[in-house]
Amino acid sequence: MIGGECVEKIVIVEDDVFLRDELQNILEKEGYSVECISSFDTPLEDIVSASPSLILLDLNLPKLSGFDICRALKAKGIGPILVLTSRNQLRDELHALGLGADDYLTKPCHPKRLIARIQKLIHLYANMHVMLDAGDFQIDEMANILYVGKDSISLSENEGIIINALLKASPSVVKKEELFNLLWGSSDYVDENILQVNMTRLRKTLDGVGLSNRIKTIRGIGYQLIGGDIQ
Amino acid sequence: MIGGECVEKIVIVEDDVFLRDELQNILEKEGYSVECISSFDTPLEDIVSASPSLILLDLNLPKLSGFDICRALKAKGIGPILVLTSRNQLRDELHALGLGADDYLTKPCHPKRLIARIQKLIHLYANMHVMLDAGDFQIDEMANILYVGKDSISLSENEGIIINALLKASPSVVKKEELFNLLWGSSDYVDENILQVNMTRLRKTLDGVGLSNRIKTIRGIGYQLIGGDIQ
DNA sequence: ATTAACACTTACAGTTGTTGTAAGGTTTGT
DNA sequence: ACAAACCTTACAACAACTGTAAGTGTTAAT
Repeated sequence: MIGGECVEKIVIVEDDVFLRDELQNILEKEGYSVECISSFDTPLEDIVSASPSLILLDLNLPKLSGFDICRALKAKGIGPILVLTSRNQLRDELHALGLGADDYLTKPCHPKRLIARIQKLIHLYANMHVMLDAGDFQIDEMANILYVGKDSISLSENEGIIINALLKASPSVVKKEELFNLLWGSSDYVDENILQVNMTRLRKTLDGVGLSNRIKTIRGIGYQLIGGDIQ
Repeated sequence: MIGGECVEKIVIVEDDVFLRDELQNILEKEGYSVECISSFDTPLEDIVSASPSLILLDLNLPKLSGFDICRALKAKGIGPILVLTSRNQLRDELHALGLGADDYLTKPCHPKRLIARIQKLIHLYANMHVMLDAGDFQIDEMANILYVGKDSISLSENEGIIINALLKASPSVVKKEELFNLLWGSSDYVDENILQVNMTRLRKTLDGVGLSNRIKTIRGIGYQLIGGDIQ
């Protein structure tokens, strides 16, 4: 093991069983926790729910294009993505990098090079702001800063929690109870209209930067972030 | 020009005049502002004062090792560093990446690949927390968070300004007037002991996370961050 | 149309964190 | 010993955030 103790989880998206096992072997020897995902099943959901520190992605998937996975993951702010492929054409590399891949290695690749690149990417991402993208605005989840155009405003804790939940679920509806749990899950009692108050406050804040009517009320169910159309 | 308007500045550290001109040509066509620095002169100071969006570094510098530059820049939190070199040995790549290089390309390198990698790195760094390193503690300058060991505490605005100024100047002394300017430069009048009060508060905060006696008073001059010995 | 459930808005007050002021104590160098 | 420089502490003002409360508006089913 080269790099001290690791508890980082790496997801391998690769259908070739032989290659997959070899990669898994290399990475586990290095101390990483490894999860293998096939392009059959439901790769996107599986990757998201694994919440890995890095995604090792093959481009030559029989079922689904690696490019599509790349694009989809990046839209959700998930990464880093290291593409490891036998396609050594420059145009593939440019395409993958353009879609959001963070590094591009061609097979055969020396294990040490692979490990070095993986470490690099994981370290880079550890120091990154996670930027959630809603199309016409972005949110720095960690710092609770909302960017819209050239402006940026800082959100309060509650505002951040709500908009993050809405954005991550978008375009799905977020149930009232979910928001209650996120915000006051540990409190024994809060006034029942507290969520409405906080929704009003968030809406007013969004209004202030030109983002009007972006939170829709689903009567009896919850709230939904609309517009921006990143999907 | 591939990637829209750019005003990013790239510093090329390369002594071979022919290669340098070629690179400069490619980058400027792409819309980047380019500054060339030779390893003769004072490369480190020149790079720092240029404050580039990216450093394009050759390893084969006759005067000074590219590795040394790499290490020195990273200690100061300056980056990203893209190494472009004719040394195509794996051990050189591993060494460079280990010292802090963010990408490693070997010549000859297709201009489009170079540009793609440059764009990638600049974009990554734009979303990064700038982490200032004092050896035994780190500071996220943007979010005003101080990391020491596994703990992290958030600093107040004033605390952040002071510790950042001290850290960036370290191990030099920061003059009282400089701090006054940073903190209350726009105010017409503040009490004369206000700086002392804020130094006390910062010291107490640092004490709270085990960082005692790290700010030395230079009587009549200013303050100095000591210990940590990163240099 | 009526009604009850649901949602929205506004004002108020408690809490917390930050900051400048003031007053008094301590250290330092000569 | 003495004065300048520095440190510490307490206090109050201020701003931001948040929950409560009360009243208003909206929706959908009867």
